[in-house]
Amino acid sequence: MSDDELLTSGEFSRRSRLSPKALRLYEQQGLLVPDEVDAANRYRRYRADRLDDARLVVWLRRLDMPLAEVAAVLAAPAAERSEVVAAFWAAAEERFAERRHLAGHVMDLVSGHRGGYAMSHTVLTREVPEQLVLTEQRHITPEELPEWIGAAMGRLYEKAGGVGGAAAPAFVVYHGEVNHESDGPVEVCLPVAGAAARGIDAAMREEPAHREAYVRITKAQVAFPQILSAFEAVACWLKEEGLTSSAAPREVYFADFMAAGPDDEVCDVAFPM
Amino acid sequence: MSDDELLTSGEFSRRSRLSPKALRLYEQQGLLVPDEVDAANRYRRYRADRLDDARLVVWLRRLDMPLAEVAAVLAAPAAERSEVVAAFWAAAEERFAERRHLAGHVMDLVSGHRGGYAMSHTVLTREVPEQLVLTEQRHITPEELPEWIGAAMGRLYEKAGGVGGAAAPAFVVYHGEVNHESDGPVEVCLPVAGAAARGIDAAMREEPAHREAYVRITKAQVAFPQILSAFEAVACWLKEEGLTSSAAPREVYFADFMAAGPDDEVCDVAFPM
DNA sequence: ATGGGCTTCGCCCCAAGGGCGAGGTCAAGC
DNA sequence: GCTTGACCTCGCCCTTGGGGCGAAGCCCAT
Repeated sequence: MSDDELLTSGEFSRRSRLSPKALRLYEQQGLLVPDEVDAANRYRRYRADRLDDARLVVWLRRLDMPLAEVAAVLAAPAAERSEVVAAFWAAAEERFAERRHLAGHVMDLVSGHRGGYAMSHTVLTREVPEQLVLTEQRHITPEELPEWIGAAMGRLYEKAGGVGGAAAPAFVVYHGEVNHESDGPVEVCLPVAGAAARGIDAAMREEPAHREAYVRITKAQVAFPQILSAFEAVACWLKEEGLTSSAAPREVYFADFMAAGPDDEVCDVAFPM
Repeated sequence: MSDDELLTSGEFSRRSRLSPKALRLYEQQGLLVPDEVDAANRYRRYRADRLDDARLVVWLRRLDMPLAEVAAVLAAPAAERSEVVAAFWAAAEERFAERRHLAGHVMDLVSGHRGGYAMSHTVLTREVPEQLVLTEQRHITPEELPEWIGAAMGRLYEKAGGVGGAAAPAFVVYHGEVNHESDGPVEVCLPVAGAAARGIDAAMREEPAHREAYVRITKAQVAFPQILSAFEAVACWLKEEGLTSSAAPREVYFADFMAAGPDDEVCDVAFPM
C-alpha cells in the first residue's frame, strides 16, 4: 500500500482501465501527469495513489464529460468536486430535456407529414385597417427568436392592460430576410385602442391600413424551418398573381399559443400587398 | 410552386438552412443528392420539392441523429418514417437513462470520497467450510458483467429453491485476472445443502474448505473500477503478511443487492489463502 | 546475445462539419 | 467586349477523444 511505489505505464493502465493511448493523451492535456518521466527513455511512471484520480476519470468520461472539465474536477479540492460534477450533470439534463422537446416535435412532424412543401396551403386575402400598435424591436438569431417573441409579447400585453387591452391579435414583423440568417430586425406588435393609449410610456407606431395575402398554419407548422414553406407559399402565390409585397412579411398570432395543441391553428403568415 | 424548378445550391442552402458545406457532405453520403449536376461545372442544382427533405434533415441532425440513420429515414416511405425516428429516440432515451444512472453513482462517489485507494479497508480473515455449490460459468466482458451476474444468480436461486434453498451467500469467482481485461472466466456459485441436492439437473461442484482474507464493501464500492481498490487492498495485505493466494479471488454477496442503498454493506471481496 | 514483451512515437482514421484560400463561373453594368 | 462582384467548387487543416498499426527503442531473463 506504499503510496510512493511507482507503477509503469502499462501497470497503471491495466489497474485504472485507461488505455495507454488515453493516458498519453491525458498527460498531454495536463489531466493526469506522470509522477516521473525518464529523461532518456520517455518512459512514464505513475504513483499508485493516482489510481483514484484515474478511476474517477473513467467514470467522468463515461458521462461524456469533456476532458477540460474532467481536468477541472481533478484540479478542484475534494470538497468542491461534487459541486462541479453536479453542475455538469444539471447542464446535461437540461440539454437532454431540450432535445426531448425537439424530438416530440419531429415525431409530430414526420408522423402527420404536416407542414411540408407539398402541403397545399390555401392562400386567402383580407383587408387590415390602420392600427396603433405597441412595438418592440430587436436584432436576433433564430435560436433565441421563439423565446424572445414570447417574452416581448408578454411585456406588450402587460402594457396594453393599462390602456384597455389588445384591440387585435399581436403580430411579428420580419424586416430582415426570413430565408436569410434572420438576424435582420424582428418587431413584435400589439394593436391597442387609439383613444386610451396616448401618453402611455411605451414604444408605439401607426401600422398603415393594407390588404394582405395569408395562409393559416397550425402550431406544429410554426417551428423552424417548416414555417419557411408557409412564407414560400404566400410569396409564390403573389408571384403567380403578378402582385408584389408592399411591406415586410409577418406572422399574426390570433390564438393562445401556449394553450394550443400541435394541430390547432394559431397563426397566419401574411404578406401586405 | 412548380416542383421541377431547379434551385442553385446557394438558394437551396439558404432556404433549407443547411450550410453549403453540409449539402456537399450530404451529397457525398448519398443523403441529399442534387437533381442535376453540371458535368463541366460541377455546379449542383436541387429541385424545390426536396426542401422538405432538407428541412427534415435539419431537425434530425438537431437530435444528433447520425447521418447514416438520417439517410435511412429519408429512404423510408413516408408511412414508416415516424417509426424509424421513434425507434431512434427510444434508443436515445435509453442511453440517457443509463447515463443518468451512472451520474448518480459518480456524484455519490465524489461527494463521499468513499471507495478510493486512500480509503482504509480493514482486512479480516475467516474460515470457510467445504461447500457444495450450484455453478454457472462464462467468459464475459466487463460491460456485460453486472447484468449477467444478476441473471445467473436469479437462475441459481431458482434451481436452489427445489433443493431447500441457498445454504450460504452466493459468490462470484474471478478465474481470470481481475485487473486484466476481465474476460477470463467468471463463475457464479450458490451453496446448497448437500443432502437434498444430489441428482438435481444443474452444474455443481465442491468448493473446498479454506481460510480467506476479505474486506467488506458497500454497494457504491462494488462498481467498476472502484471495486479494484478493494481487490488491491486484500492483495496488498496478503503480500505484507507474507501470505499467498491459494485460489481465485471472489466476491461474496451476503445481502440483498437490489434492496440495498449505496451505503449499505453488501459484499465481501475475498482471497482464499 | 537474443528473444519476448513493453514503451514510445508517428501517421492515418472516425463523425460532422467549420474556416480559409485558390481558382473557375455567372450575370450585370458600362 | 470587359470588368466587377457575387457565386460555386475543391482542397487543406482544425476540432474531440481516442483506436489501430507499424517502426523503433528498451528492459529483463535466459
